[in-house]
Amino acid sequence: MAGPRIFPIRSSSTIAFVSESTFTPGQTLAKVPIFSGLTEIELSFLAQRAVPRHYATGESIFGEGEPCSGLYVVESGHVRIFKSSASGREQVLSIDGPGGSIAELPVFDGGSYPASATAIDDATLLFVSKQDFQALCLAHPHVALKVLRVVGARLRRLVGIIEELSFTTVRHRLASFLFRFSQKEGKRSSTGVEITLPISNQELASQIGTVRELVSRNLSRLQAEGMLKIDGRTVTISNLKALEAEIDSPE
Amino acid sequence: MAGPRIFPIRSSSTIAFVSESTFTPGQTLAKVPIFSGLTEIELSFLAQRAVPRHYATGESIFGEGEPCSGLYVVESGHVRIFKSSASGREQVLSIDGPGGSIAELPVFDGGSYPASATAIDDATLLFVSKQDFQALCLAHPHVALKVLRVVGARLRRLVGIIEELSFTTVRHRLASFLFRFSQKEGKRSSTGVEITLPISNQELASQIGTVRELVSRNLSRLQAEGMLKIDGRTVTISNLKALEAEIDSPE
DNA sequence: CTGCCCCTGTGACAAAAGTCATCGGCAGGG
DNA sequence: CCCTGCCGATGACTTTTGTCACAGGGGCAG
Repeated sequence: MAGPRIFPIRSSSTIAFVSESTFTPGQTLAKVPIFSGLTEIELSFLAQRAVPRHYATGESIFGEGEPCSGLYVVESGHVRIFKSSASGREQVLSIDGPGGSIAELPVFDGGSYPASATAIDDATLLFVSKQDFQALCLAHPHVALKVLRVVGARLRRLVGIIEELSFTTVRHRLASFLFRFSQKEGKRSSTGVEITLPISNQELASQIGTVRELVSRNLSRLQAEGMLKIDGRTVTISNLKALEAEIDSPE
Repeated sequence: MAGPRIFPIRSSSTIAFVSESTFTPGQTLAKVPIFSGLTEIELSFLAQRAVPRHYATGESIFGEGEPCSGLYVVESGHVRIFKSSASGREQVLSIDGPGGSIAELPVFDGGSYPASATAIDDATLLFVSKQDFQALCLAHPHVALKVLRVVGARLRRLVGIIEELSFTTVRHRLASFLFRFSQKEGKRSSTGVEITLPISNQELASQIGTVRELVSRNLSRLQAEGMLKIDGRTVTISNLKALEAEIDSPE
């Protein structure tokens, strides 16, 4: 169902002929949190070793369990990291956009990728091999500390997911999702805060750990209770207070 | 219920007078994964700055949300890391024994502790301040890589918890727990593999993300189906095959 | 236009999870 | 010895979750 088309990416580790390497990767790398603070020399060292790879919408970047050969930095587009169950359900662990880095961890513990990754939209990633990256960390301990920082954030998010899955209901998680999204993307309208979901109910379900039908039903229910108004993928939150109350109710 | 008695531990950061510092901490530190590979000089540098702290059974080490002042290495005893819900439920994230380290992450991202920790039994931990540890990582990049390795393992475990919570039932998680435990601690007896659970149903529930009653019921059910024989906290797995089948059934 | 997908909503169930209350056992402290 | 507290089992429900099936809408390719 998820159509795991895996393109055999042709790209050896030498990139002597990549003409734009003096330009693009360096620019991008400087803006990536884990590489901020590096000198120009260090950046160009990295840039020369970073291999740009392009992925089409929906294309698989790596699959859970595959041996890990390096990490990726998102240059453009978005990446979806998720687990799949035997029965076809998926649980999204993280969505990363430009400047994000993925698979930092298996680089260090030598294991395989713990989850799968696909491109959500057309995306360009920079691939850095395990060896190059470890060398960089040893040569520039600051980089290692930066990595630890972003990994820390990742870990916090995972703990948050566990907390939600373990303690709360679908309804709660849905309310929580809508609220967070409205904080980031909401626009005030005459009748409340308006958001336009960029995803299907199916995808929303994967992100909050349930199935399509329950998202649909719970959305309807919230609407029936007067908190929301749904029109296609546009949701107008008419009673933000009630939604918030829903979220931190001690249920 | 969880009785969060927090002792104000009296210990400043200077430990000039700690007499045993030339002996114990150094011995312990050498055996801790994240410090393996350090020279004796580096170890003693650390040992001089590591403050031993003792905790009684059930005593709180730190609570979720408290500002993080440093990390801990477990010298003896066991530590339970968990999240609590508003309604009093708890979800265990990790149990760490001698050689384990906890709270490595908030040290780097500057945030607060993402979960709470208590001593399961009488435990002695070595406390290393944020500053000392960061300095150590900068001076010895290998340490940072080691930390990344153990953090990687932690992340894998969290992803595993998410997977189980999101995709499986209590029954499944219980079977899974029993199986894993029997692999580590099981003894062959005439009627099957025998294990003695070191924890109450309540605690077991916290570890697999559910409530006491469901653990009890599901254990009974597994027994009724002939996979197990329960006698107090001693469980004899009479049909290991069936238990395994239970685990990787595509339900 | 037509057929094919994908998305959405919903009814009807079935199963799992969780809550509340009760009961009996066992251990430790006064 | 009795009281209290923790532990485990279990009955009786309620809620939540998940599954299956089906119907309607909209877009897009042939």
